[in-house]
Amino acid sequence: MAEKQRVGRPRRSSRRMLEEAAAELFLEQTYDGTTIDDISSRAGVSRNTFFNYFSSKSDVLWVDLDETISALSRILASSPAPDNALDAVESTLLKVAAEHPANRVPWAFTQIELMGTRTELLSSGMARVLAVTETLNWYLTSNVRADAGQDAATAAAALTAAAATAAVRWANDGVGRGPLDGYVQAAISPVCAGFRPRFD
Amino acid sequence: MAEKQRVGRPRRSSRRMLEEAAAELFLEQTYDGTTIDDISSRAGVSRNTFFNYFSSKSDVLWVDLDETISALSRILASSPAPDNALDAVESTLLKVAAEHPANRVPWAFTQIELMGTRTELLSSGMARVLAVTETLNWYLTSNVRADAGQDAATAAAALTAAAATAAVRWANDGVGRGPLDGYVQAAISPVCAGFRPRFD
DNA sequence: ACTTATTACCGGACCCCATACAGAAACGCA
DNA sequence: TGCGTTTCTGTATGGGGTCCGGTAATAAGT
Repeated sequence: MAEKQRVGRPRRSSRRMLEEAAAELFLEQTYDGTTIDDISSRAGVSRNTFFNYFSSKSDVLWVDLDETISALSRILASSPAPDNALDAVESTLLKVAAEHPANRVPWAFTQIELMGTRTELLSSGMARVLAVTETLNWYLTSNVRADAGQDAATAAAALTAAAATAAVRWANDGVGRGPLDGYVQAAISPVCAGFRPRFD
Repeated sequence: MAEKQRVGRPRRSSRRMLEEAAAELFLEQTYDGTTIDDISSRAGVSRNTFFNYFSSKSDVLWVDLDETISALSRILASSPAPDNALDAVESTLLKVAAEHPANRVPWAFTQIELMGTRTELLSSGMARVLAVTETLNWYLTSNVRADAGQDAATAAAALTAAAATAAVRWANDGVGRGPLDGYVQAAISPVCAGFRPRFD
């Protein structure tokens, strides 16, 4: 993971440098008002180097969330067959939410009001929603009776939507907010209740 | 609605013309392989005229769904205060789904496999998901006890996700599929069951 | 009939994201 | 010293989306 690279030209830049340069500029001139040229030149690298670390401009908006999402995937992928798949998903979501750093709010949420065209923001968010949905769907379908596949896909989508709503509310509640997992708990529990009869 | 325009230069083109030109080209060279120049020149109009009818290239992918979505908004906006807001939403979703033309599958679904980069497709889909969610959320929050606002937003998101999953499955089931409202019914009923206790 | 308001259409320019490619720079290693 | 590997840069290209000035075609007012 944090493996020191052993051959080739050493990196002069880093993902963090670009992220921080971008963060400063987003605060100064909003996301839309900031070009990739701005970010890379403030970070002291070429424009192309930006694309060595991020595959798109909007990826910068989601760095924090992406780490939590990949944690979710890792945990689910390496967990043994559970008694009840739905309960396992619920507790895993809560665990991951609880471990999300309290002060790391994705830029996507904090900048949502300032953005001229919101379409790019929404669009990049869709990729994250889809990623979580596919993860949950994969886990549910592979740990549930074969005839419940339909319900698994639906439950995965509904759970993701509920959790995403919770995350948005959590972000909007500002510095006085409680921990994220409380929000997620309240949001997904009725969904779990609704689908539980389907997975028995 | 179908109001004949009364002033100004009459239209020489139409949304339908562009939509059909685009549909042909999508079949011939896929969505990614088709530029807006291609579409507009086949339709015999200028590139700018395309943007008079569609605000983005990806809008063409969703014409059918967008009509159904706006029908949903219209019905909910003009419906009187119901006994139970959640039941009203459920039956309205089913009604709108039942009225969706059986053979009109959005291009977004039929072309999903052929697309090189799926990000644009996902992104434009997010806008539709958000539109439905906001419509449902608005209706629920304005027809429910004031202290249930949190649950209303969550329920709106979960219902939208479930309905969207149903629509995707319906589209993928091909020509032998049954009516859309059957799919939607199966998908949203557990979600409604889960949230019903919250709205009593 | 002449003017005006209004709408549709066109051409061209511009900005920016994203990708591709070739080559240079900076290291380890033989 | 030369070679392989990796990072970084410059340049070019394509395409989406916006903007603006100008023109064409109609209805309405005088």
